Amino acid sequence: MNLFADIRALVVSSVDAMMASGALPSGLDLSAISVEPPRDPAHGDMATNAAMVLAKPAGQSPRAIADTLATLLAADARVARVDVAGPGFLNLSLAPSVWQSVVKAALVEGDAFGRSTLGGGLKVNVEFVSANPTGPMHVGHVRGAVVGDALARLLGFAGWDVTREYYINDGGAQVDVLARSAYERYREAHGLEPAIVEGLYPGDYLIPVGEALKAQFGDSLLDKGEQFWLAEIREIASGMMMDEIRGDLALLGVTMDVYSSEKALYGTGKIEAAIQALRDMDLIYEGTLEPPKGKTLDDWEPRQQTLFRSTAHGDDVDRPVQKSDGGWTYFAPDIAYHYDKVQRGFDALIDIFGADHGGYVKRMKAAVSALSGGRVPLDIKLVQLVKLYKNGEPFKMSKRAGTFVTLRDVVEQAGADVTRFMMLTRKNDVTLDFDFAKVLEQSKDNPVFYVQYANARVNSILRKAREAGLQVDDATLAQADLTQLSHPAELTLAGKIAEWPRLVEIAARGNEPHRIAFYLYELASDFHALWNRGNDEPGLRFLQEGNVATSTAKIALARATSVVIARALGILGVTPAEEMR
RNA sequence: GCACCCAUAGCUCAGCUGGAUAGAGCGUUGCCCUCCGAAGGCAAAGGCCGCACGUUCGAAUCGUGCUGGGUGCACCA
Repeated sequence: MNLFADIRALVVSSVDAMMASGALPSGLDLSAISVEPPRDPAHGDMATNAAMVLAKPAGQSPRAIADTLATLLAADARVARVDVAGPGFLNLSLAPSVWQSVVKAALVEGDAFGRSTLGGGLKVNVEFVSANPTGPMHVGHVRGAVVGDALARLLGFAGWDVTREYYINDGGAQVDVLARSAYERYREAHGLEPAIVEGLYPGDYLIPVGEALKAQFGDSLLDKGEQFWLAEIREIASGMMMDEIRGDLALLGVTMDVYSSEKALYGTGKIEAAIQALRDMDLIYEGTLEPPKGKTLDDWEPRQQTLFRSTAHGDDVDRPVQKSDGGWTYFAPDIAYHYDKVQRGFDALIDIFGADHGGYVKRMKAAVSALSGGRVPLDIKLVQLVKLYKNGEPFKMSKRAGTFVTLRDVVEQAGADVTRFMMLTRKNDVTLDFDFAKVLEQSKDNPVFYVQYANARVNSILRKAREAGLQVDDATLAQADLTQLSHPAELTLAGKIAEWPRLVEIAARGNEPHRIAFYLYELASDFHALWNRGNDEPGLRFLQEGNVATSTAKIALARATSVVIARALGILGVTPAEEMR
């Protein structure tokens, strides 16, 4: 159940009734009517702007509409009181039974509580990570991986048909560099001094690649020019790096549905077909770009190139798809790849990029807009930097790579659950500080701990209840006499649980998984507050000695809380803690 | 020079596609707890939402122009 949707439906049907009775002109647009929790709890449980948004089109004063609407709403059993306030807000106070029914719904629906059909089963493709297959994943990739994966889980829960996809950038020059670097390690495996010159990848993660090459080729490639081995080693080395990357992703609990290869686009005619599709729309032409203004380019010279008229779809300048030597630019296979996604029938595309790729957003959107005829929206989320600290000091170290912190380093030190949660405690477009000491701290400052602790406390309640001989399985709890829950602190917690289905939709609508993390903190906070009040007011404790009915009702509330916590953590990809150690 | 992102309490950050007196944590101040419902609790102070216009019943939110910070700007991905 989604309480906010239910109440909104009530408001809308009441307005319909007013239109039918002539109290309002018919045919009004009701889409702008919203029902949301007021900021100030003193304003009741829910507020609607219906009277205000209808005032102008109806040609009546908001207060007049509000007064009539208030009477209609007050007639519903769920509504305890209606107040008209301010410029025409309708503040609704709901009956305790409403909140009690939310607790029951969470217990009955369990994992499905909050699931939404917002996505309508539409196919959405979330492309993320897409790191070059030239080495292990580093900390810069972690956030993108977590954000993409959590977003995919969120959209799945909200009713989309989600595909997670990794685009392997294995077509460019950097894979040649990888092959040459691996070749030096191959020589090293034969006891020769590797010539890891400037520009090659120095990381020792390539040593096993060199050994694998030795095992496969023996000494047959030694002292041969690269024309004899480049293509083959490129293949083998990038394959091994992808295995490594898959392993890194698995450490974080991330799995992809589809891996697409850039290299695989070459020679299949797909790039040509994509460019031809654009050419058919008169969006491809031969031309010369102006030099960028205000930036000194010593070696700038005008070049005749094949250009994509991206300006026709919102870009600032047209973009080259072919180099002056006739080869494709990196942009051309990117276009073909996105064209491929459109042709595979996705209704929406999402790309998760690093913030340093901000310059590609407009051109990529232009390409998708053109190739899909404007039908397929492309949302690009730019993920900002993560700054690592340890006890407030900037942190740099890697056992394996020497120069950068690997994903493995982060997960080994902080754990996958903590890493994932912390990566989602900021909006994607804001830089994030990650302090290895603080994220493992057991205190209220640490949101991961705070949320996990709430869940652990619920489990502790259930354990003690069982020891006391109470039935606390979900089916029993769902049958509890929930009218026992009447204290404001209890209803506040139930109210927060009631927000969950709504929050899922808000987060999904904006592709904003971080909202889940913030919601979790609030939910845990309300739960801890109730727990703490039990210290001073024994009547608020979850276990009431000798009173099975009351205990069962209170335990039902606690259990409903943990149902939502577990579900929300699941969207973040975090395992709920049964107990704290 | 252009584009994109950011700017909210002393600090770190939320803020629901435009709602009411702008919130949380830390820090500060005061009171309480120290009977394991342990890994603290309650409360207070603290704001020109970077600045200026505009849009309207109503703006932290939308538009325009600035200021300051970040990122990126033709045959590299």
